[in-house]
Amino acid sequence: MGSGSTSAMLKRERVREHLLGLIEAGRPGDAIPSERTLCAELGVSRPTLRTAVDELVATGQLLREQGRGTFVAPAKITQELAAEESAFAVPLASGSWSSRILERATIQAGARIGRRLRVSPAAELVYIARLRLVDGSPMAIEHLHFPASLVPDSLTSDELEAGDLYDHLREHHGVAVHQATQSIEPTVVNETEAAVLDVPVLSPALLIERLTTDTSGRPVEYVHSLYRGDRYRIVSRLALGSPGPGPRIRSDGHHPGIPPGDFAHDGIITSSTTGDAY
Amino acid sequence: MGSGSTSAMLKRERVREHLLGLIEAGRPGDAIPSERTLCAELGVSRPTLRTAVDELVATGQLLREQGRGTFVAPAKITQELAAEESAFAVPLASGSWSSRILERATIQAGARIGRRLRVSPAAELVYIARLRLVDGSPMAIEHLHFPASLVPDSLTSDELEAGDLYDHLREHHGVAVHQATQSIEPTVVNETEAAVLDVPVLSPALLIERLTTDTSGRPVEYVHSLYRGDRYRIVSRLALGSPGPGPRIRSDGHHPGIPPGDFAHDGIITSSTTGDAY
DNA sequence: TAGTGGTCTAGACCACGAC
DNA sequence: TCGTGGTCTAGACCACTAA
Repeated sequence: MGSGSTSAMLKRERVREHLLGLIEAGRPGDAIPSERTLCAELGVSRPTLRTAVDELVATGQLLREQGRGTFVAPAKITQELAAEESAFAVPLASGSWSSRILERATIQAGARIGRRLRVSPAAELVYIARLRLVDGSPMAIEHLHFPASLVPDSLTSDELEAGDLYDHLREHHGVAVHQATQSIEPTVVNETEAAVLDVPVLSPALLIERLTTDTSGRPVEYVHSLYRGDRYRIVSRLALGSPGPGPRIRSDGHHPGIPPGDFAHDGIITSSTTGDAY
Repeated sequence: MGSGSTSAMLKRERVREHLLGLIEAGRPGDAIPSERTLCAELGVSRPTLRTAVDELVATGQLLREQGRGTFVAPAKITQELAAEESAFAVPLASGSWSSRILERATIQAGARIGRRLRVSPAAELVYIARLRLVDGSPMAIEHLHFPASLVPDSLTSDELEAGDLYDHLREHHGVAVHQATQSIEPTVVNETEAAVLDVPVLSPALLIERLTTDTSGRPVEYVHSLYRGDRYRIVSRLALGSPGPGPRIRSDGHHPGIPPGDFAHDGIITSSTTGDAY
């Protein structure tokens, strides 16, 4: 019965695909059909339809308003920032990392990624998706994007692992990486990501994006990663009070970042630990 | 019908309370009763019971195994750290912050918080819960904890807002705050938090914990905050490549933190900015 | 085989918003 | 009043695990 295209295709996955189509098609603020209408169209019950909508609401792609309807969520706007002018040293490990290539392809940049890498949407990119593991179990999914011109076929999986991509760029293309801009935000995993990371759907995760540029400011790498929230944590130590040496920036009276305003937190990050749940 | 204690008490909230009790009582790895058994005990249908379990699974407090049962989740173990040895400067704002006191009380430290503040579980603490708003809409919930001895009654709401708590500590108690240890991890909001922050249940959020100590290393403040994931993002700029001035730490061959190992990312954060969603 | 979680249904009633 | 989302039910069938 039904229509199951591939093998195991849950109904709510089909529903999710359909909803994503509606989201793509619509503009922010547009209403999508009512739940009951969608149920009829897709041939599923309301609870099933609703679990699919739940996921998209949790990931911020849809917005529900009781008595009014369900709408395509407006683009993220009000995000605030937390880190500024810091000397953020490198992370330390406490496990053995490895990785597994999930996919490797030459793709077109497309609008979103093309904009970030500042290339034409039609530009060719080398795309690599890989699973990062710590002590053998999944820690993160990384999606790497490079302009194809910089990374021909010489970029083997071995090289990726060895970590000499930057050396390669410098020696063969005269490109010296210079800096990177990185953002970190919380999110929840979808069905696909959950399966790869081996966690339940809607589990918390950290979405980390990084854009690396060379000395001339040209983007050379765009990385989008998803870290398991139950295995990853950012810990930092902040120097407070005594305006000693080091950057003691304070723009105005408030510090929205850490715990805004109050307290004289001319903060400084660092990392942490913690125990059980709250 | 039913038993609704206070006013609006959803069934799944009652179920959640019951499950939390089981979790508290049990030890990690212990099985809890089967879903069907719990349904009978609590007088709810299985879908209702399951949505409550879903929430606790998403927050990492329960663990389901098909065909076997549902278990109390083991304590978080394998967390890795990301930032270390940094001079992370203070955040900048881009909105006007305000706050609203949700609760203020003198409480006993209890096991978990007592351990963090290094006081007896019976020690008295001043506890303050407040809602932080940006441009009038909710951004975060903060739970502040101070040893009562350091913060008598002189700590008014005004003082909290003005941000001169640290001055107060120095002038009246000879306590000079020195540093803080902070951790950031992704999580999802529960029903209660969702209501206060005005976001859907299971929405992503950042859980930030901070322990502040004075110059003698004694803890003076423990703060537990929950930031809305759709309004908060941590952005930073990393200096790469050229081993110029500044800390250029590199423990061994791998950098598990930022994008582990590979690439020669002797990272170094710095400022901020940000883009849109992915 | 029996018990567990995983998925789904068809319908009910409530609360809220717009008309 | 009507349509929307919000909650809940009672029961079905499947997939997996263990005995």
